[in-house]
Amino acid sequence: MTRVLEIVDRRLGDRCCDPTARPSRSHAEAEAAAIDFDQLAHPVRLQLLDVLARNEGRVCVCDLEAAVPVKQPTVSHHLRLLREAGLVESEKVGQWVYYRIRRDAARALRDRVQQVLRAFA
Amino acid sequence: MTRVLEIVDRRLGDRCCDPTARPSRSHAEAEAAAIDFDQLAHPVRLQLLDVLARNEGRVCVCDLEAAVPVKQPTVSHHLRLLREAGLVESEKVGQWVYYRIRRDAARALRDRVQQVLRAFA
DNA sequence: GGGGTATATTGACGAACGTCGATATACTGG
DNA sequence: CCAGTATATCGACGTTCGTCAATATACCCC
Repeated sequence: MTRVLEIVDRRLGDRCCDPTARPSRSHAEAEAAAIDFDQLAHPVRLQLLDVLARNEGRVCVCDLEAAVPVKQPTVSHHLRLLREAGLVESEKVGQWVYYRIRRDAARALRDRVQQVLRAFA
Repeated sequence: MTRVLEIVDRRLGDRCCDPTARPSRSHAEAEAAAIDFDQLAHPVRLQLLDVLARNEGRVCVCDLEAAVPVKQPTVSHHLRLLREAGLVESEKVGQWVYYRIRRDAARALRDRVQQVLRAFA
């Protein structure tokens, strides 16, 4: 009895609307997508990727440094993040280190991002 | 004389490669793009946008709260960020506030993001 | 091997971010 | 006007991020 009254109370209650509005993706999936966006959410990383994408083959770190307005340790830091994200790879040649973009990973990232965005717009 | 020697020294010097590798976009443009990615770089914001996109019309805050695993002030915080970014708009109706996604802004954001990504992959 | 160069790493620092309890504000029904 | 509810704001706190000077590491050439 009490139970029925409670249910009725809820139905007639002061809900603004019923929560049919559920997210289509789990929070875990949203977290994964957020990581994708996070990797691109810094101007220096975007510029580094831009230079690397535009230079088929390899670019040495000194040229990457010249392309962005931060000091050498900071460039190294962002290159590390990009490397750990799998978006670039590096190769040591003598005294220098050359970076190149990983097209496959970049394409996969682009596809995942586009899929998220398709749901919004 | 000294000057010529210096130039020659640089030419023959120990550069790994000439910096033909310049970014195609300015740092200011990269900063603007990074802001776009930043707005999407959080799981709660992605989930909120997801729910809003999937509900043509309006969704009240209480339902948005139910859709994400954070407390009410945090939901309010992220809704404010989305509102300030122009991605959603709100309307107060009596006791409740309804949010809706701004399709035009979402589409514009998507297009800008896609343009950046096209350069990479 | 010693001096020079390229890149990475470390450590420190301030700034920005994310979260939440507490509170304020605005509305509603009685 | 009062008690209750919905949402926003405030204030504090811990965490992560971005940057750089200093240093380490690895390489090169003489």
